[in-house]
Amino acid sequence: MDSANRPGYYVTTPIYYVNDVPHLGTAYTTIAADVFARFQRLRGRQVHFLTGLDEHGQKIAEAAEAAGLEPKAFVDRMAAPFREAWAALDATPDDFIRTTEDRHQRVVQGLWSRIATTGDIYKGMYEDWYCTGCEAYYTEKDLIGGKCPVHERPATKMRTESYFFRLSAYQERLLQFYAAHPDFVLPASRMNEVVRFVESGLRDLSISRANFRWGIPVPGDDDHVMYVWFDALANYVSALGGEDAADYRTFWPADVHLVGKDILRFHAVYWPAFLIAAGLPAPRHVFAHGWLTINGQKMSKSLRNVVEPRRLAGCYGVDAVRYYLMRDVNFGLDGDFSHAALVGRINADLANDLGNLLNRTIALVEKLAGGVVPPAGEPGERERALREAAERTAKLAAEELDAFRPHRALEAIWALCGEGNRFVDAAAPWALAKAGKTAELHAVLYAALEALRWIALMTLPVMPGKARVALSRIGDVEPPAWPAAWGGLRSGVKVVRGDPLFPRIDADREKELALMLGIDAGAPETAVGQPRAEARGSDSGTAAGVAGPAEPSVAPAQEPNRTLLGGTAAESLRGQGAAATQRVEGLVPYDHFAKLELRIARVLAAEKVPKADKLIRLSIDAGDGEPRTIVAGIAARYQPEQLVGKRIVVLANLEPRKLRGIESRGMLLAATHDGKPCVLTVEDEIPPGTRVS
RNA sequence: GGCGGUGUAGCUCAGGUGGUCAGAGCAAGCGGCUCAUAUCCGCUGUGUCAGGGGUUCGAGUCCCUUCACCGCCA
Repeated sequence: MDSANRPGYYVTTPIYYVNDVPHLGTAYTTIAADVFARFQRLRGRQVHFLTGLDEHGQKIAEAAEAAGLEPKAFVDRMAAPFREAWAALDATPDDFIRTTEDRHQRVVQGLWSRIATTGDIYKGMYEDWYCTGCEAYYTEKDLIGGKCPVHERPATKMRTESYFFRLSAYQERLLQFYAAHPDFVLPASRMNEVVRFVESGLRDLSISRANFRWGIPVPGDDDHVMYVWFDALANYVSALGGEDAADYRTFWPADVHLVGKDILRFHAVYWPAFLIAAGLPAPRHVFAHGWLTINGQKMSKSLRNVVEPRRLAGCYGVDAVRYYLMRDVNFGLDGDFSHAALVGRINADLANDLGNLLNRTIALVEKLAGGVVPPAGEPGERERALREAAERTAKLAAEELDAFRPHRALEAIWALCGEGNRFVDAAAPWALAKAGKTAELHAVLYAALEALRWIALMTLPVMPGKARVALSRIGDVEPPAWPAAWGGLRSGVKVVRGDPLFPRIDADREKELALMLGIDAGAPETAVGQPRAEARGSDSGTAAGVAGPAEPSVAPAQEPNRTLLGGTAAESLRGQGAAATQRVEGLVPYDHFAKLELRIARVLAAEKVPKADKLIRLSIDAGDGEPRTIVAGIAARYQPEQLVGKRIVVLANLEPRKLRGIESRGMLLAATHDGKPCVLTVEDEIPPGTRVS
């Protein structure tokens, strides 16, 4: 899109809401940003890739209180899983900004003050219906019977003092800006939506709150803290150190803010308006990518189909997951995630096309050329054609990546894999060897290896791990760069065959993985009388339990006679348990065991339950997409602080139960010794949510 | 209700300004090769290009209209 006519390249993800855990959606954005960052680095640009966390707001203050922690301690704790997740996905941010950091607050206050001097921030009265669950105001007609449409709890009429940003005064300037930068919002269809929204008129924006304290104080008015969007959006500038910092001069304006389509308006309307008001340049692009559905269903906590990214990477490999997300989804449109599609991509693209090309080529070099990169020799017609294909591909793939179309870039690169395979077939090096045509044989093998080198370099942004392995296998020892000159591979270097780069996933392995991931992909034909509906029932039962603390589940309120676990699942579990004991005393069939959802969980917070000797209340990350609360009778052996950070094993689909008035959603595993329970822990950094079997 | 988008082979999708545009990949079938991860290569599609109408010598490709789904706004 933009010509690379400056050394700096600045790409951002949104700052994610800290009162959440990393899920496939945020992982997707982060991986995409990482791909662009790595690509630009490969081309020699100085890259600044920023991600971070949004840590202010009433909801977070409340969650902290519920966990018995100071807000800052709470967000510190909640921040860790994000860093871990991005590291596990091989994302390489250059900076990780948190809105509670001093460096952020200082710059944001400066930005506020600067805008205030223009007169476009003023104090006024804000009156509307407020829902604490949403941290948002609703107009009269938004409400359903006086209740918040999302949480269905009563909203309260609030009339409060608030600072406003005079957004209404920026309509014309924004429209001019859009007209001058028609590719500001990408994809183009989103630009139209934004323009139309602005054309329809803008209301002034409330940018402060006086009803809670957990935020950045408004300069000169300690009664107010800044409201979320002013605080959050400014991170893109604050992370650079503000307008006077060297990083700001190198990297601002940002090349692209990657955002989910749900927050496009804030980035495409409010943010440039703030920047115009402050006299700062607006970012070059805001790219709105689509949503990922899961097996065609909306991703949602309550559906319990949240995919834990680290677990996924653990099962299939980080590089495969990154490749799949970047290749299978048209970046900018909605996409669907499914294990079947992922396995399809792994087998067809990674194992068959690329992995096998690498494997067969190296095997040929070992057999026919003494296991070292042969001399390039005199390239023939075929070698020249392959070289041209590689050069064409590198040019095209770079264009596509510049234009935020990773799926197209990968498509082009895989077309080159096809060329490589056809080249080997047509050149038939084994026949050349038999005929004693050594020079020709060497030219062929060299060209095949060199093509592989180009492919590996081009896939480096998407599959950093495997691409690096591929490069070392073919004996490439140069520092990696986007390929430009054919013939970079040095002759005489040893090649290494190694295990297949991407093993095929056969039907058995697919079932195994499905089991590990707790999904019902690949119908298990051996499941005797195990209707899959039951598995689902227990899934959704878990969901009701999980959704509880933050979002009061709808089901229990509407159907008080049902247990939280969900009637059918709970009943069937009990029923089958009884049947089993009748059948074979003391023994259970495997599938009963399989129903127990044992998972690794990480303790986020722990506190003693008041007026109970043995009980400790734990807030854990069990891979649900949000923390869950469990209560355990383990105080005889542990102080709460000892438990924080530990990786434990929990029975995740146990019927919820109230202990001392606290609902425990699950149970941890412990062995009682000397009358004191000892909690089962896991030493390795197994991601929370991983199934134990 | 207003605006916009999408609807093309079993599946996922390409198809500026109308005339090799009826395609690719996957899946399936057949054949070949044997260096390779049951891999690779080649061949195989009678698809109403959502339905209807229109403009044109000629329309997935432009216009109108109906239907389905989706997005933004109200």
